This record gives sequence, structure tokens and C-alpha cells, in this order.
Amino acid sequence: MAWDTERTKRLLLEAGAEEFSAFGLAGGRVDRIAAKAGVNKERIYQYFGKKEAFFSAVVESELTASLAAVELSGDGVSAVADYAGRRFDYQRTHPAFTRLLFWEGLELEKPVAEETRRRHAQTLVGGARKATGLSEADAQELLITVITLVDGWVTLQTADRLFSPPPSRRDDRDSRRREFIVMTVEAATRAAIARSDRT
Amino acid sequence: MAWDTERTKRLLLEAGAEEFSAFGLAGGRVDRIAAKAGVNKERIYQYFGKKEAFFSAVVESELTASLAAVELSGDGVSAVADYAGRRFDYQRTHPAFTRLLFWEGLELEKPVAEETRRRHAQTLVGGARKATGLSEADAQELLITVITLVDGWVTLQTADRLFSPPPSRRDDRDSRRREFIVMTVEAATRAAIARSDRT
DNA sequence: CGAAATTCCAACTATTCAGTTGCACTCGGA
DNA sequence: TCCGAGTGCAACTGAATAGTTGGAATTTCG
Repeated sequence: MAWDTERTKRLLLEAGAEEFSAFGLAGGRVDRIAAKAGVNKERIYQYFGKKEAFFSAVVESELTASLAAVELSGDGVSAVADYAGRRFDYQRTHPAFTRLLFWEGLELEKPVAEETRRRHAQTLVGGARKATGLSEADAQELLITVITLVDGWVTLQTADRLFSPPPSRRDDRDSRRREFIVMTVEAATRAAIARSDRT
Repeated sequence: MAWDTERTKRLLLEAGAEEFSAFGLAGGRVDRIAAKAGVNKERIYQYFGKKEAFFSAVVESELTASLAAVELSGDGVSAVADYAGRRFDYQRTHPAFTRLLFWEGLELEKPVAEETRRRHAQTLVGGARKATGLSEADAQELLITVITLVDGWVTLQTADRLFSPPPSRRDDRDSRRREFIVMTVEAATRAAIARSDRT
């Protein structure tokens, strides 16, 4: 049978995403990744270099997919709130990805794919300004707020359990949370606009 | 000279907080902690048990200090917003602690000191309800929102750098962020009240 | 004082794990 | 059909690293 090195790489990246998402860079085991992928671990070193470089490759690969998946468009306050809602949904269907982002933030000195992400951030800020008329600085703050609220949810679910005693049906909990976040983002957007109008 | 086992324990907990805050449970090194504390590592095992148990002890010790440091009191919308602001300040002066919380969320199955924290959460929810008149469910959501916004800041500063190109003076950046968070929390509180009034 | 218990440490062990090597197999081109 | 480059793997290596041990110094208490 012919070799399919692209498939091998894909299997490794997928297994890596799963492993690193669960255990992080320091806690993730190269042997386990190779086993999960059904591939010899030497392939990892051949294709991606050392463990940390492989980790970055995994993050970057997941990142590429996510940036394309959710965009900010439309006009008015609800454009930003909608973005928050859709980002929430993405995060819900790809929890592994969001965890990866947190590991990255905690374990890596420098962010992965810095330039690509900076450009993407610029696009988002542009979209938010167009939708709301906010200043650049305010639009930045607003988007950081959205990202924090939405992505923080994954990691802080532990904390959530301390607030709501009965771990009710996951879907119910999620949709309640989604609603509150969208409401918060909308309120924050209006407040920011009002504040900048006052000057 | 006389022995001072309490001091030894304290030194270990402090060194542990520093190490685990930087590298997490999987990445933290027992040898390094012992060296930092200037104590033999065998003491760790004698006093706290295995590495993971020691990690929990570290988190719990930091937690105890933090829960006492910031409380929610007063009346009206600004009581909640003030709480957010003060929690932000605490988090800024104790960044190691907040990072520990994230490591805990990512690396541990169950939260440390669950009962203590649950009680503390209940107190907070009570304070928020008293200040705002919100329902229990809404007060919970609101507080989760505050915690996410404030604590998420530590880990997502990496992401922040992608939004604001010049890494301007840290203090400026922080106070701008603080202001926006307080504004957001205030707006969210008002929105939640308005929403519940409508029914 | 002197025995028992406690604190402390240097050195040790056993294991785990990132990264490597040597070799066999497959492919594409000349 | 032969050669060189690329792919794949089992077994290996060397360095960390969590956890232990035996014994010396110190304290406590009869």
C-alpha cells in the first residue's frame, strides 16, 4: 500500500490535540500520543521536532480552524453580542480547543502564530468599530471582554459548580450561561457607546 | 537552635506556591521547591504526602488568604461593581494565586476545599442578592461573570498583546482594563435587574 | 540523665519519559 | 532494475524526577 504521510501527520495532530488538551504540554505524554494515533513516536520528532514544537504545531492547527469558523459582521450592538453567542457555541462544540488556548497561555512564553492572530484581531476590532462606532481602544477592550467571558467558561466550570449546587442538565446550564453572556456583552457595548458619547 | 516546624511548613508552602504558579502541577519540580525553600524535599513528603496532595495544600493555603481578603457588601448596583474592582486589585497584587486557580481548574478533577468554597460562594450570592434584589439564579450568573472577567485577565494577557500592539506601561494597561471591567459589571447588573423587572 | 520520639538531611532507588539509532521497507525516477 | 531519498518501526539511551531510606542531630519527658 502507498504511504500517506499527510494522513500520518493528521493523525498525530489529532491525537496531540486530544492529549495536550487534557494534560497540557508538561503533562502530555509523547508515548500516549503516538499510541493514540497508532503511529510510532519517532514520526513526531521527524515531522515536528521536539515536544514543545509539536505542541505549538497542534495549537496552530486548531487555531487555523477556529479563526475561520467565527467572524464578526453586521451592524449595531447586536453584531457584537451575536459574535459572542456564536463564539460561545463554537467553544461548546470544541472544548478541547479552548483548553488548549489556556494551556498555551500558562505554559508558553510567546503565543503561537502571533502574526496571523494579530491580523485576525485587527479584523475583529475593525468589525466591532464598524458595527458600533467605538474608538479603537474601546473596541479592543470590548473584544477582550467577550473572549474572556466566553473562553473562561470552559476552565471556570469548576468554580461554577461551587455556585449552583445541583449539576443540572449540561445543556440547560450552558444555554442559561450563553444567554447571560450575550446579555452582558450587549449591555457592555451600550455602556461603552454611552460613555464615549458623553465626552 | 530550636526547631521550628511551622516555619519549615510555611517556607515549603510559599516556595510551592511560587513553583506551581509558574509551572503547574505536572510542570512543577519537587526538587526545585525544596531548594527554593532551603529545606530537604523529604520534608514535603513527610508533611504533605505525595506531590498532588502537596499541590492541593498549596492551593488551599492561598485560597484561605484570598477568600478573607475581598468581600461583597453594601447596597445597590455599585456594590457588585466595587466587588469586581477590589477583586481585580487583589488579583493584580497576587497574580501567582490566580494562576494557581487556573492550574487547579485544568489539572485537578475536583476542586480543593470544596465545602469552604461553596459556603463562601453562598455568602457572595447572598450579598449580591441583598445589594441588587436579583433572583438566586441571576445573582449566580452575575458573580460567575465577575470572576471570569477578573481572573481571566491574568491568563488572557497573552491574547491581549495581540489586540493592543504597543505593550504600553503595565499600570496604564491594568487601570484601563480595570475601568472597563467595572463598567461592564455595572452594565450587566443593571441589565439583569431590568430583565427580571420586565417579567 | 537517658530513652523514646521527632526533625532533618544526604544519598539512594526505581521509574518514567523525551529524544535517538539502526535497520528494513517502499517509492519515484533514471 | 537499480539507486537514493523518504517512511516507518522496535529497541535503545541518558537524563530527570518522584518518592524512600538509614542514620545523625535535637527535643521531650519520665
